[in-house]
Formats: sequence, C-alpha cells, structure tokens
Amino acid sequence: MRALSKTNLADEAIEAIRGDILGKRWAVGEKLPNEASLSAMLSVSRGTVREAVRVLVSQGYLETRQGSGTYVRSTTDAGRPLTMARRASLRDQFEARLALDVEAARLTAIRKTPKTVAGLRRLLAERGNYDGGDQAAFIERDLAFHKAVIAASGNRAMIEIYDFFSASIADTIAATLGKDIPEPDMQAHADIVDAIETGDPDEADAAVRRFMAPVLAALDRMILS
Amino acid sequence: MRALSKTNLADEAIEAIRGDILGKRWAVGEKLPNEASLSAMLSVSRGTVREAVRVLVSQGYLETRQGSGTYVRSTTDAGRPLTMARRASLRDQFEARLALDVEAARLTAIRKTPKTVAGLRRLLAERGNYDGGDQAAFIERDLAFHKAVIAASGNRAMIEIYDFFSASIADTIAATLGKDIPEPDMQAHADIVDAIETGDPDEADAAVRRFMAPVLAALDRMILS
DNA sequence: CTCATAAAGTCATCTGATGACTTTATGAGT
DNA sequence: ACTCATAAAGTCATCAGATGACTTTATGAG
Repeated sequence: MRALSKTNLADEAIEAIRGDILGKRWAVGEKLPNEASLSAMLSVSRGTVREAVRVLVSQGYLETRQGSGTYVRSTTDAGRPLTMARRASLRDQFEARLALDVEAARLTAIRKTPKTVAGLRRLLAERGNYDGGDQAAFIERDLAFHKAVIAASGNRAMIEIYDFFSASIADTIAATLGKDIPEPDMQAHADIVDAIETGDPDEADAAVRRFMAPVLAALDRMILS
Repeated sequence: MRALSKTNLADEAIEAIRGDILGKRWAVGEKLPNEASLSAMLSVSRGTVREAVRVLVSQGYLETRQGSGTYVRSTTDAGRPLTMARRASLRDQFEARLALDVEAARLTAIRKTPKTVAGLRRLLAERGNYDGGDQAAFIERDLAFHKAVIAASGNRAMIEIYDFFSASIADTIAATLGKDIPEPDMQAHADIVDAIETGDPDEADAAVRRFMAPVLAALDRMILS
C-alpha cells in the first residue's frame, strides 16, 4: 500500500552523507572526498552527489569552497530546524496531527477547568457547520477549535508542532479538496468537549478518532485521484 | 565581511524561484514551468535548475512528482524553525513524544511486515535490560528501538518530529535522572512488538502507554519545575 | 460512451566536457 | 638556503546531450 522506502537516489545520498556527518565520520572542518569519489562511493552520478551536497549545504551541515573542496560545518543536528517534515505527504502530516489531537484531548480532559470548557464550547458554536460558503474560512474556524484543544492541554511543545503543521495542512486542504469536504460531524466535535468536561481521557481519545476517521478516508480518496 | 554579490548561479536560481513563490506568482498546488523552461528563463543549465529546485523541495516550498511536474507546496515562509518546542519542558517534550509513540505503534501494527517485526525483535534483544552500566548507552539503545517503531510506521513527518525531540530528550534524561532510572520494563516493550505482530492497534496503543506511564511518573518525581 | 493503448510530457539519472578557482609543486634568481 | 613568481594538479561550478522511468493526455476500436 504505502511504500516505505520509495525515495529517489538524491534523497538516499542526502541521508547517507548526513548519516556519516552525524556519525562523526569526518570532524568539523574536515574535508569530504571529492565529488567523483563520493559519486563512486554512493554509486550515483556526480550530478546526484551535487544535488545532495547542495541540500546539506542549505541545511548547514556542509560548506563548499570552489577549487578547494567540501567541508563539514556541523556534526550535530541540534540547531536543525524542523523543516523537512513539512515536505512529508499530506497523509503523513495528517496522521501526525491526529497523534497530537488525540493526546492533547486526553491531557485536556485531565487538566480541564470550567473556563477552558466554556471557551471550547464557544469556539465550537462559532465554527458551526459548513454551509457551503467560504470553504477556507470554515477550515480556519475548524482549525481554531482544534488548536484551542491543544492549547488547553497546556503542552507548549504540542502547540508549536501543531501550529507548524496546521498552516500547511489548511493550505493544502483548501487547495486540494475542492467541494468534496467531509461531513462537518458536529456531533463528534461536541463529544470531544463533553468528554473533556467529564474528564474522561479515553472517551476524548475515541471522540477525536471518530472525527478524524472520515477525514482521513476522504483524503485517501482525493489523493488517489 | 562576506561579499554580498559573490554567489553562485544555483544560489541565485534558488532566490529567484523562492521570490516568485513568496510573491505568489504561482498558487499553492500550481505547477511550475518544466525544468527546460526554468533553465531558459533563468539562463542557467538544467542541472543548476535541478539543484535549486531540490533545495526548495528540502525547504518545503516545492514538491516534485516524477513524470508530472514540479508543484508549489507553500507560498509562505516555510523555513520557520521550531525553536520554542525544543525549549519546552522535558515533561512537555515527553508527552509529545508519547503522542507519536502511540500513534506510530498503531500505524505500524496495521502496516507491519514480518521483516519489520523481526527487526524490532532484534533491536529489543540488543537493548536488553539496564544492567547498571553505561546509562547513556542504554538510553541510546532504548531510543533506537522506539525510533524503529516510528520508522516502521512509514510516516516521514512523525520520524522527523521524533528525531527532533529524541536527541534533547535523551540528553536531558541521562543528565537528569541520575541512577533513579525506571524499571526497564522489558515486558511492556515485548508487548508492543507482540501487538504489532498480531496487528492489533488498540493493544499496541495500550502497551506503549503501559511502558510510558512509569517513566512519566519518575519524571514528575525528579523534576518539579 | 468506455476503456485499453499509444503518444507526449516531465522528472530522474548518467556521461562527458569545459571553465573557474584554490592548493601544491617547481625552479630560477638571489 | 631562501623567496617568490609561475606552472601544474586538484576540485568545485556549470553546461550540454542522452536515456530511462513515470505520469498525463490523446487516440481509436468496440
């Protein structure tokens, strides 16, 4: 169904070289083998090596000096921004989002206060059902509700990751789904808030999954068009 | 200090294309001209265009589909690094990690192959139980197992996020927990693999939570910050 | 109108060549 | 011996052409 290693040669080369860098095969400042050697080592053409090296340069791992060579700039990915995940497929992004939605709902159910519950109900009312109008705006309102659940969990890491994805997810959905938007499923959303109010993490978990399942199914239908 | 104009053609091509993307010359999902056209437009060779495009793909702006074309993935600045998430509390990072562990275990249970199951069993055997020796090394081996579960899910977004956190988590744990490491709980880990092999996502979910619960509890004891 | 198939379009990759720039080796002159 | 201009070698930068793989579109028989 889903190919795990369906990558191209340049990506493989990137990961191979990055692995060697992180594995301290070369120290910081040390020179890598020249392009012809890397080409032979990785069994890819020099052009492919260049594409890989240029990506690693853009990510701060390497540095090239014309006429001299290619050198290691950093052997750690500590400062590496989380940019690649954005390149993952929409399906992958959605699954990651689901993971956060579920866990945040659980945490919020445990850490809820009457105030947060009231806020969620208000956002849910504002969201309403999709009335056939501005689709992007509806997606925006829907996202606002889900973001609020994450925020209510109080987990700053999740909030940031969620923000990171939501923009690109919303963009892509609006551009991709056309008019075939899944049922708004207001009931499932209300169930989430109810479970949170009750303080039942398992039910909150289940409610989130009930909402997301049809969306994922719709995604699969659209992507395979 | 650095010469501002002393750039190579590929970098100029990157900035030219990125500028067009951010300037909304093409909408999200829209197709760019083919490589030959871009080559002509920018007055550089096709190889140089490919290097530029690959960098922009790695930064989340573009997406290439072999046989089809190159498409805009995001017209906003996708390079925003996730810095706050890394500074989030260890507890928050751990909860985010748990969210991914759980969902990845579910997905892997659904998408498993005999080969992945065998790989997980091997890693789990290598991990062993904590024998009081090098604690950082044990954490490393433990992390390798969990990373393998994520990788087996095939979800690239989750892999990225997990990598993003795991380094700092491992470091912090080793530095924080001292000798008060929770029971290795080999059984819970074996349960995860068993559930994956059986193809039971709910049980995989539960097994992961069984393993993480005591760790979170230990965390709370250690760090009341 | 349906659908299998051909044709065209596009990215992926390889090979070979030339130019630009840096580093190293050379050797004449002192 | 030492200096230093210069040649030689090494390496990245860029280009051009060709082939393969994959996707999309056009075609035509039924």
